[in-house]
Order: sequence, then C-alpha cells, then structure tokens
Amino acid sequence: MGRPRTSREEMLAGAARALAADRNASMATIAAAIGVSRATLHRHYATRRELLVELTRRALDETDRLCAVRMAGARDTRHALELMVEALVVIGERYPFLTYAMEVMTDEGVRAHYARQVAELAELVELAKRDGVIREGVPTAWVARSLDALLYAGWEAVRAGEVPKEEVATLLVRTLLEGVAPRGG
Amino acid sequence: MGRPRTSREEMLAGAARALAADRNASMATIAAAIGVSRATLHRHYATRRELLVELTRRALDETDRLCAVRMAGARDTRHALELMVEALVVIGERYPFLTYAMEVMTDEGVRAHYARQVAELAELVELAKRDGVIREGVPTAWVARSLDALLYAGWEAVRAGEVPKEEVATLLVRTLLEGVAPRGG
DNA sequence: TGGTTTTGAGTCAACCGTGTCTCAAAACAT
DNA sequence: ATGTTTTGAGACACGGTTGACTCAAAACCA
Repeated sequence: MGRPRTSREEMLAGAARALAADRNASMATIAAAIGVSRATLHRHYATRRELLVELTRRALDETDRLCAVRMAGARDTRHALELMVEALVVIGERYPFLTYAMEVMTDEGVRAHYARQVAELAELVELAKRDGVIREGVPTAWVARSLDALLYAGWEAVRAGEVPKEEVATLLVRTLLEGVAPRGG
Repeated sequence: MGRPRTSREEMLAGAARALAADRNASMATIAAAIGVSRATLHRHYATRRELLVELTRRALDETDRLCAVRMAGARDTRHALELMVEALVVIGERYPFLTYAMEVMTDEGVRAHYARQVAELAELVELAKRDGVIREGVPTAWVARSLDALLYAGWEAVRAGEVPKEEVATLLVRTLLEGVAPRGG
C-alpha cells in the first residue's frame, strides 16, 4: 500500500554518509544528503535521537555480522583477533560518528547490545590469555581499552594516508601484542 | 587602577574545571562555575573561541613546563618516555576537553605551538629508535598515534578506577613498547 | 481513470547559545 | 569622602536547530 521512493535502508545509508562527513550534521543537512525533504526525514524518524538510535542499531548488527563472517575462518586466537580488528576497521569507516555519539547509550536496547559485544571481546581476551597469546598479568579491561584506543589510532592513520587500509589490522594487532620495541614476536 | 576581584588566572582555572565536567559547557555555565556573571566573563574573553584559545595556550605552556621538569631526571630514553607520559596524564586530567577542541587549531599560535610539541615527540621517538628502545621498522607517525591513543585509554582507565593513577604511565609505556603478549621485556 | 498514500515546500512556535549593551550598585584607591 | 573602575543583573537581537503542522502536487496501485 505504501510507496516510498526512498527506502528506509537508503535513508539510513544516506544519513550515515552525512554524519560521517560531519558528525554534527543537522536534520536539514542529513535530509539534503539523503536527497529527501526535511519533513519526510522527520516523518520516518520523529526525532534526531530516534534516527541516531536506529543508525546505532544498524551499526551494531553489522558489527555482529561482519565479525562472525570474518572470524569464522580464524586459524588461531591471534588470527581471530586480527580478523576482528579488520571487521572493526570497516565498521569504523562506515560509522565514525558513533565514537562520539554517547547520547544513544541512554537507549536500553543499544546499551544492552553494546554491553554484549564488550563482554564477547572480554571473552576473546580471556581465551587469548589461556592460549598464551596475551599475558595473564595484564588486566582484561586494559587490553580492551588499548584495543579500542588503537582502533581509533588505526582509523586516523588510514584517513591520514599513513598506513594502507589492508595493513592496518596486522600492524595494530602486532602493536597491541608485541608493542613497538625490538625483539618482539 | 583596575581592581578585579577574580583574577584572569582564577577565571581560566574555573573555566578549565567547568569544561572538564562538560566539554560543551556554555558561557553561562562556565561563568557560573567560575562564580562570575556572564557579562564579566564576556568582558574578559569577548568570544567563546577566545576563551578556548587562551585555555589551550595555557595547557600547551603547562605541558612544556611539566614535561621539561619531569624529563630532566630521566635515566635513559625509556625512562624519559615514561616521565613524559606521566606529565601528559596530569595534563589530560586537567584539560580533558582539549582532546575534542579542534576549533582552536585555526589559531596560528596554537597550531604552531602544537606542531612544535608533535615534532619534539617525533624527535624523542627517533632517538628511542637509535637507542634500540623502539623498532626501526615501525613508522614514527604510527608510534605517535599509538601513544596518543593509549594516553586516552589511560585517562579513561584511571577515571573508571581500573588502573591506579600512579601505575598508568608504567603500564602504558610497557604496553606501547612490549605489548600485551607474554615474553616481552 | 480513480482512489490512496507519500512527498516537498513552506510556515510556525519554541528553545538555546551567543554577543552586545545599559545602568545602577559595589569595590577600590587616594 | 571622592572619583575611578569593575561588577552583576537584565534586556535585546540574531542565528541556528528542532519538531509540529498544513496543503497542494506527485507517485503509485488497481
């Protein structure tokens, strides 16, 4: 019965593009980027927050999917870590603004989903410890924070053209595991 | 001739406090935090940007001083790195909002000062490479980015109470140099 | 074609932050 | 005490963003 000329998916994709270019893009700017009137955008997402939440959901889902697909072919724990980072690099390219969008964390669904992903990462780190890939003495929380931070560094390095996109995951994981001192690994 | 009841220094300190609590604090909020009327704040710093720039100058100066003081007692390159990180942790606690304040980079003075600091860090990294503390193969830019990112992780970890403030510099530098894998240094 | 639904353009009120200004009161110096 | 200077309170215009609403035009389906 309905006949939308611009699908919901297209809207979200356009919004992601607009917000990637400017994380403070107004509803007007986003609508323009999608190629739709502001009224229409508001019809589909009543408030800006609603749009952000929907976009975050999408990003979290994509993260799940991309990680699952990539990590399926992991040879070992370290390789799994590297494949995961590869996936997260892609997500970061697509949704860079989410790094700063903490407002959406008020949404229970988003908060729960994110918490689950964090827990899964912690599990992977614990597994890596058992496998001797990560030192037992290092707090898991610190490993997670370091990984997060290095991910951000990786995105920036790629954006600045300092590191080729294909190599950033390897470099990042090596930095996390062996550091930048000589004689590692 | 003039008789200011609140000195310029006190204003900047108060503004730093207010902005540390909320990096998007409005002029009204900042003025309230200082304990001064908005009019007075505007009298001293005509625009918000002006205030931010002044605050950034102050932070950059403090960084210079603190780094110089601490690094004076360095035993070796690695220790120098650690002392520098210690200084930067302190600065980060005092001016956390500057991480996001890229608007001030339009100011030539700020830009130049910051560029000098970045260059000095690069020099230190190069020195560390010559001293065998950092692998020659790793791009200096990547080391700098990693250090930056880990600094942010360190601030967050301390704020979250995951790592004691006194240990974060050591942990951070060890992570940067040897990573989190077993068998490093 | 006819009936349904979405769309674009535009209007409107409301809110918030900024920056400017005025003026009377308070703090200060001599 | 006198005169200077700063201060606080308040008002003002301006710009930007949000979200609600209306209405005619366009897209669509049958």
